[in-house]
Amino acid sequence: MPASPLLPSLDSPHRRKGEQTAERILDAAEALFAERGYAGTSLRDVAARVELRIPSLYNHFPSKDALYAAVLARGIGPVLELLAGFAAAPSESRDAGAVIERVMAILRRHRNLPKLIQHETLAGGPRLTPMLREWIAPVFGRAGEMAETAPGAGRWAPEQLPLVVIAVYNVLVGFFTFAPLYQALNGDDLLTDARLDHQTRILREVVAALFPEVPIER
Amino acid sequence: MPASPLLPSLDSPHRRKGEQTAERILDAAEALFAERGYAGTSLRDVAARVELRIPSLYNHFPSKDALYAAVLARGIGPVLELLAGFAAAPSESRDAGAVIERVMAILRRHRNLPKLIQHETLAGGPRLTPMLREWIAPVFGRAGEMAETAPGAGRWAPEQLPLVVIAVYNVLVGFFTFAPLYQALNGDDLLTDARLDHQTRILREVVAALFPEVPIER
DNA sequence: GAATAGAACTAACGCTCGTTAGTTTTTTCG
DNA sequence: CGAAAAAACTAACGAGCGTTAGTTCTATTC
Repeated sequence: MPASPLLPSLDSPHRRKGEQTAERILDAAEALFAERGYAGTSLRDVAARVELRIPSLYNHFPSKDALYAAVLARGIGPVLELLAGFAAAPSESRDAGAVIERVMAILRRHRNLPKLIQHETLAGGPRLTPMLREWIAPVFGRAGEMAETAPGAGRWAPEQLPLVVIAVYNVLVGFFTFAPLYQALNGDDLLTDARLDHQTRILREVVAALFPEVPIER
Repeated sequence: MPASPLLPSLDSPHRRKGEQTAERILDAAEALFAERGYAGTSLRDVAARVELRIPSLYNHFPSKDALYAAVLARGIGPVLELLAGFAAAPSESRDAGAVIERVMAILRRHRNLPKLIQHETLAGGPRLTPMLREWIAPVFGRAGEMAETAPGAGRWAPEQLPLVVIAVYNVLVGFFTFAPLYQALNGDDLLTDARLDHQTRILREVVAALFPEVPIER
């Protein structure tokens, strides 16, 4: 595996032109897949958005399917790394509240991600499942231990804990995906910085209510 | 407006054949729209599922769009009625916990509904929004009053309350839509009766934690 | 600066899509 | 039963889809 010359950083202008184009394609495709789903997005739309002809896309991705997989991998990678780190950490240094805030921060920065994830979830996660298996497998392997040592272990039975975790996940992701509908209904934009701060604070309180051991810091 | 003869009940076998077919089409379309979304569902799939040729669908619905709208209206109507009733009730007889359990019961019976709603939400709710406006308008009209008299008014500021309601909504709907992915990951089916009872109970506890006034009954 | 590889292009393919026209069969009702 | 209406059918349409072949232009490298 040859090292690239002079180690050009990811956003360096010295990168090969092709890689820049590939990234622009990923950006466009991500926005469209998030907004309209896989079936609702055509390569024509993607090509138009990056101001290319359709066949040029095939110089960077071998198929629509592969493009979608690349979008998903790029988008979801950081979250999986974060969660894997959380799962691998020793019990006493596992701070659920902190992890939730960090996920929230990622979703704030990467606004396409929630819709992308939910579209994939609704499709049954055919591409997400293998990725989750690879990264999250350790979590299920240590599920028993984690259930006992997790925050809130005193309050929730081991059987209940996954359901509570799923609930928190849904609150986190659903807030972003529901926001546009909310805005269409009553005009309020929930995704402003101020509102997002608010939501983060509420999330903390809810998590605190669910896991009594997690201290509330403001 | 002529009354139908002998007032045939909705599931009576004496109904006109055409209406039966229309309902079978709605059933098939609902399942497919829920599973694959609007763009991912073709009229060919729908026709095949009801064992008809495609043009026959047009004897009952004028377009794919109209079929989708009919599916959505039929599916979401009962929930909107329930919520409208809740919103119209006087403050003192408004029991958030009870309404949540009744919504949960509807979703349990009508398994396509959560995915249908989330697909529509992800699409920005172009068809859901008008329906919600019509049924839910009173809620926003009395939003100020409700914020003051709602359960949990003591705990949550008026600004926070909508966010908390959205969170509960997401937990409710997201549980059903996330279940298939969860099953793909570790084999457990969350949608068995026993698990659903469990989830309902947890939901009660969570709501109790969020709205201290709502008593926990088991 | 010439050779080479990469990335853009034009043109067109086979297929599926939603929809329509026109015809035949089935159901409804006096 | 017989007429009329409803609902099924066959056939075909134009448009859009993902994808491929083949060509021209452009960036990379010695």
